[in-house]
Amino acid sequence: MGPTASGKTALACELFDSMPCELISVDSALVYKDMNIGTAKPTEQEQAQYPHHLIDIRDPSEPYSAMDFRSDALTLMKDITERGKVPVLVGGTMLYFKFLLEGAANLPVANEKIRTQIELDAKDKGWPYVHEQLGKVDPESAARLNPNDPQRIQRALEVYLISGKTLTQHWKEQQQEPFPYEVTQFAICPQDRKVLHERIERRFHQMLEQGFIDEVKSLQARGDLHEDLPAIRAVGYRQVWEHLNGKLSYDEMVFKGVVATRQLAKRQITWLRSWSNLHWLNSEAENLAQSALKIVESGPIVVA
RNA sequence: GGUGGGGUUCCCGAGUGGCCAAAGGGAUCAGACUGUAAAUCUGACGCGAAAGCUUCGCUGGUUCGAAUCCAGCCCCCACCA
Repeated sequence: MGPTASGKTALACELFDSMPCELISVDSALVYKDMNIGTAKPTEQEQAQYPHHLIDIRDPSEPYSAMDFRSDALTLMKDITERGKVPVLVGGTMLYFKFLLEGAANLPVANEKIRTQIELDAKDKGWPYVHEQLGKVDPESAARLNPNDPQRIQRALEVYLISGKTLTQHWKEQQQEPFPYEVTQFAICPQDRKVLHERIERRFHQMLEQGFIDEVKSLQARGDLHEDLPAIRAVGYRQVWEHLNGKLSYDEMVFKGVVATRQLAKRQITWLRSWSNLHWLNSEAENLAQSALKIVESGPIVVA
């Protein structure tokens, strides 16, 4: 695990070379096909040498969810283990890791129709109004949520409208399942934030040189994608999309793209800081794979 | 050289005598996160624990009181020459 641009992929590939394992990507953007440059996806050659599971498994028009990830990853981990190998999970989508390890309540899946309905309501009367409506059916969720948090209010209301049961109720009924594997967890990150910021900026410019804009252009040319899709809201893609629409100048796009990436990294680090049983590795250190393996050999951590 | 406009806290930018440590936005920092998570949201943001202290190009002045008024100086921009 680690923030964007910290060197996760490189470390994973080194591990692949030094132990019998298979790599599983834990990344909400790498799941999308035709989104390569802007997601810093391992190249075709890299993937030929270092195959990753859960890359290119969705079209950008098809949303993927944390729960999809959980079930995909559990299936893969089972298969890989049966093959006598170790599943190595690499990525920066911390909610996916959390869902995998801790599970989640048995909630209804997202429903486009209901979401659209709620959105129309919000457009008409504002999110604070929708928040009030939520308060009438699920006061506990409403109290927990900020009246300006569209996404969570929408989700909480959606859960109630679909299942007739409140989110709060679902949580109460949630069963704690033990995670069926022993895990050793690593966080990789440069020690100095400035270093991470430099890496992010450098990489964003590299992406542009590699044809990032053309990549987004061809996504746009399909005609069926729009900026509310999770894929198109990804860091970088959103800004280039807006640039191509004339909403951002080139310079604005670059600035905002870099800023969005830094902010993403910051959020990822916030997750990591309170993550338990974590071994920290410095991105800039030598022989990272060896240090990691040493820790693994000294005994896995059992996640309760 | 002349005329006009302008210099505000990291950046952009409001503020034209007291209600101003100074609107708003951005950046940054910190945090939250249960099927959108590369998403979404919250807080802090001159210094100080506080009393309080130091800021609005510089210097001086007017005033009980100045970012705001006056004088001089420095710098930037536009036009004229």
